[in-house]
Amino acid sequence: MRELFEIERLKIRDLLRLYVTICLVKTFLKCVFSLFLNGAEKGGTKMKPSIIDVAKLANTSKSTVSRYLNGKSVKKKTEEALKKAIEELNYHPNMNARRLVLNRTQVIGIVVDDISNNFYSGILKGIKDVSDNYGYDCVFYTWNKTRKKESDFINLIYEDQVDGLIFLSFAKRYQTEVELIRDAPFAVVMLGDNAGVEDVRSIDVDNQSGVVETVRYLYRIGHRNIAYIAGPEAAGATAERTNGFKKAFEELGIEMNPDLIVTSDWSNQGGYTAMKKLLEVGGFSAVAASNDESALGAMGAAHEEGYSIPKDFSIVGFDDIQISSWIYPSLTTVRQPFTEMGKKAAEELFKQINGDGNFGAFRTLLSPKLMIRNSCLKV
Amino acid sequence: MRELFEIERLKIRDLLRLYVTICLVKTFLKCVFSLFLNGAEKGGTKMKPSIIDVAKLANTSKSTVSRYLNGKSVKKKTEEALKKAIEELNYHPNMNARRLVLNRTQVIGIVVDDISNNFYSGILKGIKDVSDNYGYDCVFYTWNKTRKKESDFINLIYEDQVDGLIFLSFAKRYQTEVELIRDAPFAVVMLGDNAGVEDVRSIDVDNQSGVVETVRYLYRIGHRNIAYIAGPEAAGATAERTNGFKKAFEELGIEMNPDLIVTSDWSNQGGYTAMKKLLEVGGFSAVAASNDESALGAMGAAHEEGYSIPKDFSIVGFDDIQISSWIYPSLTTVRQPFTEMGKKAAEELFKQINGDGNFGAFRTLLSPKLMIRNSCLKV
DNA sequence: TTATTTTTTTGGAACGTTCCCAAAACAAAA
DNA sequence: TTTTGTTTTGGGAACGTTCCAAAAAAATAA
Repeated sequence: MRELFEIERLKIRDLLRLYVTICLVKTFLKCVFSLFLNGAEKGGTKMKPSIIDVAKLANTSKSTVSRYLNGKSVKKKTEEALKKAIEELNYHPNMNARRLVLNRTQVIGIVVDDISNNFYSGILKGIKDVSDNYGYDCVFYTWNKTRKKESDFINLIYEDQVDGLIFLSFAKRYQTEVELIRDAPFAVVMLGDNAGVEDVRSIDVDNQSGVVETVRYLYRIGHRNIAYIAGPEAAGATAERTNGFKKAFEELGIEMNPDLIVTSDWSNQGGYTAMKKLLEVGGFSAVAASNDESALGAMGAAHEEGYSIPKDFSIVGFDDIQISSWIYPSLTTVRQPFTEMGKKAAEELFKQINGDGNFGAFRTLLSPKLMIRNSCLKV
Repeated sequence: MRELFEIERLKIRDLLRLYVTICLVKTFLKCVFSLFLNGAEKGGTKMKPSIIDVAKLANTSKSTVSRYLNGKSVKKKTEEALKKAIEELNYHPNMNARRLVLNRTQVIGIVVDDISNNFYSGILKGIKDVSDNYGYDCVFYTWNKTRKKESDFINLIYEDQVDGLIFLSFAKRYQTEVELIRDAPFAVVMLGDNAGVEDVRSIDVDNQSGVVETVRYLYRIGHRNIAYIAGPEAAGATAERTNGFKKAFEELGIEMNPDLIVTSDWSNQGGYTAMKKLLEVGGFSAVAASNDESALGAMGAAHEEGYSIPKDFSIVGFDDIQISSWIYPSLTTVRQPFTEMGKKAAEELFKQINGDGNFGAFRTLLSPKLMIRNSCLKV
């Protein structure tokens, strides 16, 4: 045992020599080991095959495989060998490598505030139709712990995860958010509210004309005392819709009773509360709600108070969400042209993606349409 | 001019010499040009900065930048320089390069049949909660022109676009699809229907016990003649729910009238038609619908025929979609534990992602809960 | 001070594609 | 046959990261 401890008396030179020896042995072992490992991995089933594996199996080069995969012409014989090799290896190209070198993802992102919002079905159909045509995938993102505001999603572009973004929101938007998004030097389109920011790249429904039509309709079937359930003050659409309400009254030359305008928050509960308030005030025969959800809430409140819709009150909504036609009585409401809006947004986005990098501002308003159902009665 | 045409008489050797000269000139020009271009691009604003640009500006190496970005320790001084450089260049890491080398995306994909399905809100909340904890992004995919079946999305894994997939569907599923997904050698969880395929990696609500509870409740409040609106035959949940209906009758020892069981398709229109049929048959005081949408349709039909709910008929649904509590009368229904289902699914998925590659089968059923509202009356 | 240990930094290889360009193969014409 | 023109192929650089081993710097002990 004694001799072992002699190491303490070694000179630096000896240590150095030892070190070099150890290094050599280590390198050697690693070499052998990695060779062995490599063989095992290639032989095993875990490794995903790369384009080079395909090339080897088909007895050609990676360039040729790449060309074949991208639809360029290769000789018949090569093509067959490649087909077989790809099949055999169950090869799938690695999108990350592809995107890295192309500097393009062929993906657009759609940012939604609540994925199961009732509006989205139609909008997404519109977007998908267009992006299908351009050969783009579209994926959806929502808020989470790290992405809490709309502008947080801009990073998806900076990080090369998507080529462009469509921001979808029909709840209230914040001005600073909208400005940040507007100024992003990348392909971006907003759908819905503009939070009062002008010249943002956005699409929306013509809120004002929708409400104007509602009031005109109610007037036409005899209503003169019309209550209005407004949306949350922070939402840009609220001002537009309320303006429509006022404008229609002016246009028709009838008096507006300010007590019959109550502010709400677009929720079912909010509509319910608003209607209760209105019933206390009284003196109206029709209610125009600024969205369907609150219209439903209002109907609930009326029912609860023993009134019957449309016998006692006519009610009109805004949006035309799916259930509006399911309930009893079915809700007369202003339909937003969702599919068209989605299409328009996607087309604008692709214009930016494929364009010259000139991200000019615009705000396009599409026309809504009044859907007449059974929640209103002639007086 | 004549001399120009003398070229025709040149020898091969001369041509060769010319060729070499041209090549040389070309190479030279390219060299100069690319140098110029490079400078211009770096100087311009278009180029996204890379980790190397940051390193240069901060007077350090790319490795150090990488280490800093990944939260490893760097010296105070270096850190400050890096912070400044990153800020100044507005640097964002390229995710594709990162994913390429890590062979991991830190993203899970959620495949939904209709993004705005009423169920999804709660489920997605559950999934998001869990994936947030694991530091994963979650993105949503839907059908499109190139991805038409659920199994088409498996490529997202092969192509390294996501680390795992959750398939969400409450419409009918196809057996072959389910089998393909089940056998995928990657992290996959299905939520909802299993199309009768056993031992698939899936989560669902306990459909049978939900309907059993419904019938028990109706029995408890005095109903003996209960009609049933069944779902589409192809859906696995249909059989389970219908079994529940039958089982409850056996258990309670009351007679079941087969004429009071009608098949529908879970749609609003389907529920409407089913109810009309039932009203023709008659002889029941309550209706158990196998989902909320058709329950609403049934209510519409009853209303249309001049009946009042719940005075004339008690109606119960299944799912507890949002609107069920909005309408009048509010719908008594079986609530699916959506958030819990989402959580469970995500947890299983991460177990697979972080696990040992052992993709064992399971089918977990979570318990539903009867939500008693106003669409039923004691008799 | 010098020797040793610990912390921090660095250059280069790797990841799996695409693209460029020279080389090769083939086809057609002389 | 040789020459010319066309199609197809293959080698190597590039894309922007991470990771590793080795080097350098800093901190500590002697």
